Amino acid sequence: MDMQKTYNPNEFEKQIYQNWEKNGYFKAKVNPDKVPFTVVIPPPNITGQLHIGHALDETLQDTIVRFKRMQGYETLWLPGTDHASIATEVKIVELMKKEEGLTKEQVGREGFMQRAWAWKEKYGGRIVEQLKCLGSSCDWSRLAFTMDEKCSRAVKEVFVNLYNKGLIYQGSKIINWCPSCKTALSDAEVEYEEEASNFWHLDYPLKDGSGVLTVATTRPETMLGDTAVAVNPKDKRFKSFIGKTLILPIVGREIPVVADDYVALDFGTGAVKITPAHDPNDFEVGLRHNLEVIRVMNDDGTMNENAGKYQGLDRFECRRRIVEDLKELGVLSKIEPHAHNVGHCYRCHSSVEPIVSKQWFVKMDTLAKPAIAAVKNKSIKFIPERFTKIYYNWMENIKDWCISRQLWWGHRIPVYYCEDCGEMMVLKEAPVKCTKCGSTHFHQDPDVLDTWFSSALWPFSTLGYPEMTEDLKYFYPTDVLVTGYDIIFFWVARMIFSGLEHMARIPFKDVVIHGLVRDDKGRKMSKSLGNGVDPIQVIDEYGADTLRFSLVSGVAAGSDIRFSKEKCESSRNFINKVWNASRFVLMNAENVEVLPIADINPELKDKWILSKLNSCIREVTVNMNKYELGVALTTLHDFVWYDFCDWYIELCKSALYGNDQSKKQKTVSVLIYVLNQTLKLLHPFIPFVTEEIYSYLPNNDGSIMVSEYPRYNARRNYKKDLEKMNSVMDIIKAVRQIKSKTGASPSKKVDLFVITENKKLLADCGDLIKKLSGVETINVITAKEELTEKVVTQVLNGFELYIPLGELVDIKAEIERLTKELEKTQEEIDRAQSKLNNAGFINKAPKDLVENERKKLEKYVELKQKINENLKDYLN
RNA sequence: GGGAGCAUAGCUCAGUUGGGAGAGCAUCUGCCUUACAAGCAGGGGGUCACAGGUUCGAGCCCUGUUGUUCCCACCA
Repeated sequence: MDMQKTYNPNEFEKQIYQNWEKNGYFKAKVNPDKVPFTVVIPPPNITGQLHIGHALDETLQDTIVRFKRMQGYETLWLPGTDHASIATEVKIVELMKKEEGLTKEQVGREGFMQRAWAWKEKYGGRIVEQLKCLGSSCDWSRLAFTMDEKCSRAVKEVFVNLYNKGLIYQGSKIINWCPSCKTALSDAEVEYEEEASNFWHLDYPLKDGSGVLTVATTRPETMLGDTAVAVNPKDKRFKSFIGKTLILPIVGREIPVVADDYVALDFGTGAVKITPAHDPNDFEVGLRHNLEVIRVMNDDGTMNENAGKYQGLDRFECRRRIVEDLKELGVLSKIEPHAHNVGHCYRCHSSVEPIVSKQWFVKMDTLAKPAIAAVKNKSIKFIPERFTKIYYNWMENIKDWCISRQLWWGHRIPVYYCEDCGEMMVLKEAPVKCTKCGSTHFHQDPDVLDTWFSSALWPFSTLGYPEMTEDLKYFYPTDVLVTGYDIIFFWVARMIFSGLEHMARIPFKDVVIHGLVRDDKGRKMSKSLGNGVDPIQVIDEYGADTLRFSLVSGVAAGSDIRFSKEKCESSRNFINKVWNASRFVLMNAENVEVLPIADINPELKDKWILSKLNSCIREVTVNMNKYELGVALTTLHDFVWYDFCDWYIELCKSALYGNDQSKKQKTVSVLIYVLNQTLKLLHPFIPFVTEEIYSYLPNNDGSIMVSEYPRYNARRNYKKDLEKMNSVMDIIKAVRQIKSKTGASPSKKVDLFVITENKKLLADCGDLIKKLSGVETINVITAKEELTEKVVTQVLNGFELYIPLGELVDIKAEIERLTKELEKTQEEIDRAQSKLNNAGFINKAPKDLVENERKKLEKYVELKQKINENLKDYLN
């Protein structure tokens, strides 16, 4: 027994992790004799370091994975990282600017890629190390990266297949453009925020000079690209304008007034300026009316040559100038404050511009249908279930997915153009010669793919797709995906349709959704607030187990959680409790030969803890299977602290300190057994400390992480003994209470007189009662009259307790106390009585419930009578 | 505009087929009882947001109201 006196996680966590790894416990292999259980990690971005959100995500996965592994599944937790195209590129560009004073363009594509890979080596490696600090039991021999050869091959395969099926196409459409990142974005990558702005009312004059048509806009600078004004055909106000020609102010272009249902009658001025190149709705109107599409903005957000004298100005500067100029021209008839939603780039946060651009798209309607069906028919289940609605809502309204990005860091689009004849070839490998003209000169499409295009393939690309490897056959589909609700659209939805399309099978069965980790005030953690919690720092201070415990305990599935120092401390305290309880058990087990539990004839206290342990096992297992990890952990916490430590260990002390060696041996054996089982139940949650303690247990079977998970044992429910033990505990609590209420010191030894018919229990458990409640002697009497001293009384079910306390007995206080107790008892009687008087209850409630209520009533009536007698004695 | 979540002790939150309201922290009282003061024992503190309904019985199910958070849509 060489357990340290104090719990100090830093002393063993690293070493333990190394041992696990060294022994290959994390590795999974194809094993036909076992049922596989597979989880793929949501690959962290290589943009930086592990944050507390990852810590939550990984903890949940590791807990589930360790549970399944102990249950005997061939468990694979496949790790990896994500290249995070746009996010990483933004960071690398920043770094280059800061450290070298260079831009992307200056270093060129090749130079940039070199720097990017160097970045990946540095930060990808770091994040893996951090995952290990948490205790993650990933199979590191399979570590994947979204841009490694395996995954890249899958990306090309999928792109080409989708193209050949007509599900990928190139087209000029309105897309979201980030002028700062200078790339297209998908709809999902745009975040809308309400901003205070204005409605600028502009008077567009009719060419024939007969009047003006007033339009209202929030983006006056786009008027330079207007090619029409639209009104609703039903709008009586503007009937006469339809078909007429307007002169676009400043520009002088003649533009038509068109009629279109898109225009709302009761909003703005009823007339809408149409800029097909810079607004998705206008683009649609433009298509219907065959309008010219005039782009007035460059890719960097400055105005282009079509903007005339505004060319070269930044879009916001241009807006200011145009408003001034329009005012001067007398065209600006009104400025109305107006709040509206503006889209922002989810990575750099600058406002996006909707612009017409030639991009690659994935056609979504055919892919979405089976993906919806898979959830509808419950092949895939969201936990909690409410997230299915969010999923449906998105899937059912999905638009084509813009997948091309004008970036360098990512999967290059596998499309090649012949430099001689311009032929386009979509191929997995670079062509040797042009299929049309035979030329050998090509260039590849310069764009890369949306980072989520490769993530979407993650559950099968990491297992070997497109080859039907043994791994893929055995481990796919995966069992559970654990991730935050913030990436259901980005990732979960896309994995589902990708898995169904390319593997013809769902990628996972269960999707466990968790929330965000917030700070102690409930705020989102962010750099600008500086309220982020660094999980590594928490690990340094408290240990990984404490961090894990804090993230899981008391948390309901799918809800956000607050993280605080207080929570860490109470988690640490619990683990410390486990540590000390274990130390106590092991100290007492020294030089004792521990017997197998099957060879032990348990006595009352043992049967009690074994029953408690048994129901704990059941409840924990049930909740683990439902992914209710928070509930499972609370169950364990309560069992360990209240049942095992507060009661059982205390109940064992007289046997441990006594002289009866066989009794001691029996007690130690049960203690060791219960500790052993408890550590196993705890292990998935707090792996390090349980492994450390387990190594000190006598007769352990090696590492706890590969030991057998406890099983519910129906034969180990000692129902009658539970009741008996409860009586003993009630007596102990009653004596403690009496001491506390009378102000007697807890250490004051008292004599206890009892009237009871259950003398045997009292005799059997007298020692326990004495030890735990500080009683000197226990004396069975038959009538209260036998007592001559002043006493304090307490009536329990089947036991009347009397304690002579001499001058500490305050008659007045006693009367008060008993009166109160009498009132309470009366309330219980009334309650039971009214229930039993209710015919509906008698007839409709379950029989055992009614019976229970009858018993209660009887019990309370008896109690009341006895309390009354005692009260009368005091009153006399 | 559509949808979802939340509203339970002073604070943070659990509450799993509807059957006498719980934990942690905080607070009060008493204890350094030889595993643990990161602890032990005892206590106080809740019309479970509000209003209806279903039911013998509602924190839990239904309807509505209020407050709050979030997601989606984007009428310029």
